Amino acid sequence: MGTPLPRDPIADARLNWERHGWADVAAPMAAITAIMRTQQILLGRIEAVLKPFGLTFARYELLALLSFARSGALPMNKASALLQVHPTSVTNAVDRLENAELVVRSPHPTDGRTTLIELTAEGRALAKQATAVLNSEVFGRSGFADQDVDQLIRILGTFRRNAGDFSD
Amino acid sequence: MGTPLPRDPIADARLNWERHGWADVAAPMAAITAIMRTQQILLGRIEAVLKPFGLTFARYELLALLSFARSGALPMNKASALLQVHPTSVTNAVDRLENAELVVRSPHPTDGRTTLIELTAEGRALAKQATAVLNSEVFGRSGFADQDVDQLIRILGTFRRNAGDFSD
DNA sequence: GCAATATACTAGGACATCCAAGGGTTTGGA
DNA sequence: TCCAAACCCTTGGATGTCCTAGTATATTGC
Repeated sequence: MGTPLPRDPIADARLNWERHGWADVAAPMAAITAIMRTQQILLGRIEAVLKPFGLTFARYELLALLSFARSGALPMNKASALLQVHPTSVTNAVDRLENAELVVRSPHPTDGRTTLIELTAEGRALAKQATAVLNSEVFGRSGFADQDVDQLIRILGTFRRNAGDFSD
Repeated sequence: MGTPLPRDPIADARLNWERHGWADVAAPMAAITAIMRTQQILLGRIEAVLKPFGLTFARYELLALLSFARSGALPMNKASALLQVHPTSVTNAVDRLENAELVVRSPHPTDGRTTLIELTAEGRALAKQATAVLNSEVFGRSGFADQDVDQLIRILGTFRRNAGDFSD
């Protein structure tokens, strides 16, 4: 990333929107653009923390999900649904995690179509270590004020529900 | 994506964090995860709208940036800084936009190291059309309440400044 | 003036995401 | 019972992002 810019590029974009007669959507445009950029910053921090573990965020999320499953195993399609990513992305992640011997694929006992992803002891241990560092280095220093964290959870929770993520 | 889940997976993750003794960082974890997911949803909407134009979000952003430049041209490194992406990502986007004849590369008049990206008439027209549809279909129906848009801009603006995006 | 350093862009590679298609397994209705 | 429709996973391809190196051009400092 380099040096900070002298001006906020998103604020500038908003001004441009207003100047071009799109003032009615300038604010949501700025908010959405800010979300995109914030995600990029956060992902960068997370990936930097996970790199020493040989993990990416996608792979970490899968390990973490498995570590919370009672049996330490989940069907691929279940993982895809819970992580909200395309099934092929799960295939990709599992391929790499299996190569690293952090998970194993096993056949579903009753449904021949389904493949279970199972955490190995090594995978469980690594997930635990990575979570500890992520907690202290990223989530524990998010840079968001406590009340802003609550606001984000509320605002984005409503958004996600309206977008059809869950019906809760 | 498919059907809505019966429960909010991020709320579940937060409960898991609390149950495992990480209650102190459970809320920021949930907020950050929600930002990641929200970005994914928004990006999906944007890409769907841009697809008929033969554009991706990355290419659209570059076209839009150029269309706001006085001369309709910018050095590659300037575009990289303003869009906050790696220089190679700009190279990639310009390659494709140039193939589509929406921009052209031209040498910088005084600095031989620098390449200018210049909008073609076609590129300018397409950017205008794409922006109109994006405004009406995405930014105009963001699903965020007006006061929440303001909150997001404030919260994420502070975050980005603290992260070193700008010094404004 | 010239060498050392800094800056700009690109080539190649690793990853992740999605889509479209294909092959195997189950389910359900005729 | 049996075949069509539904479901699950994987392969192959297109994009985007970043990193590391390498080439070319400017700037700096001696």
